[in-house]
Amino acid sequence: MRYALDHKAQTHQRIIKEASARFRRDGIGATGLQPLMKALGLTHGGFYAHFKSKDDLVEQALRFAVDEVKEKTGKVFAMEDSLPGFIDLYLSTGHRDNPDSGCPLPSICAELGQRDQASLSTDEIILHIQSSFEKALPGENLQERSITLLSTLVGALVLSRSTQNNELSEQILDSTRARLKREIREVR
Amino acid sequence: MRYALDHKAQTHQRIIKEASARFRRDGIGATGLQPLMKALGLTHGGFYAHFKSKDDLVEQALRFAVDEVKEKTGKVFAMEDSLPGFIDLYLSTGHRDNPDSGCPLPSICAELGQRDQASLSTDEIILHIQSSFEKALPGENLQERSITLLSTLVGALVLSRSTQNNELSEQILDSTRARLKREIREVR
DNA sequence: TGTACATCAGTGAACGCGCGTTCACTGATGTAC
DNA sequence: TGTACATCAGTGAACGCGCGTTCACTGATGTAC
Repeated sequence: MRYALDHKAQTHQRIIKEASARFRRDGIGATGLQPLMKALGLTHGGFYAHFKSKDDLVEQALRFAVDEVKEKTGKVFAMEDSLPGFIDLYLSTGHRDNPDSGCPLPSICAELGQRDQASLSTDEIILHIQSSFEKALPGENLQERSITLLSTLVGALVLSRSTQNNELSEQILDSTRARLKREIREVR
Repeated sequence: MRYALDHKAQTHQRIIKEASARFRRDGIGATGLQPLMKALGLTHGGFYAHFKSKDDLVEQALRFAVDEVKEKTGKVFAMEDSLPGFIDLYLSTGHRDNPDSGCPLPSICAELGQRDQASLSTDEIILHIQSSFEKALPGENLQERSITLLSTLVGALVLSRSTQNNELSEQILDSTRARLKREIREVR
């Protein structure tokens, strides 16, 4: 064999990884397959040896992003008193400025809704994060509060990314972070 | 004159109005100028007699959407005890299912961030809604709480629109609505 | 009053471009005999 | 051992299409003389 046994599988994974980053950074519609393949040192013709269509790649890249986030959050929630840490991480400037490796919900949700290609992966990540919150939250009304917490995090990140006014952006992150943590402290 | 004196100005407005609906419904990138003009019974060539470029239209259509929302919210906030009503309206299935006439933040923010064309209009609407909240909220820590409230509303709407699972979608709206109103009630 | 000209909102063909997708091909390797 | 063939990941030209944008034109009207 000219290639290692798992060579094709590796290329497949490389495409998925790069795509999942680009979809989150630039959006799905704005991500071209030609530039994507070129960035990996490949030609675009080979794409269809790996995927049925762009939509197929979207599905798999989303799955990848979701699994990545699940793994990351899994580590955070394995710790005691993990919620404030998670909030700090989610509403950090690092997360704001690096959507390509971050949560796909703020970067892709709106576009997925408009594409009527709403993937099962987004449902999965919503339910996953929500259930992590339910376990980590103190107090009552857990479903209400976990869904609201997720909404708040997603909304704050979307808003903080939407403005070029850095002061406003930081203010959104800071205020939301402070408010959420105050709320947890007070309930406990 | 072949046309009424304000004919061109009217056409200009018609284009802006239709565009602002399409941008919110389909996204900016997915909205073509050709179909847009055709929908108004015009040919696409005339577009550049009205706008310098698509980006110019985006700017003006956003301005239009923001003014529209400001006017609507202005009416709601003119009433006593307006906050629960506003929350019900914002997190209604009507708002979820009609992005074309709704708040531009959940529909366009993510894309604007990715386009690095973040318009001043979004800053304006963020600050506008936030200040309405500050006036309408009871209790303390008003800045924190008003920004968090806006984030929550935007996030919940984005998430509720992103899933095709209707049960989950309703649950997001219902839970968030219930939680936010409970919070206001308890603080008062 | 009648003719020539100016105005100007809108027309529609054409531009180059990048998109997603297809497909005949390449060329390095392993296998058969 | 040497030659013919099969495999198959990747190549790159080509497809039709819709995009944003340009531009010479149309044709109904008002104005000048």
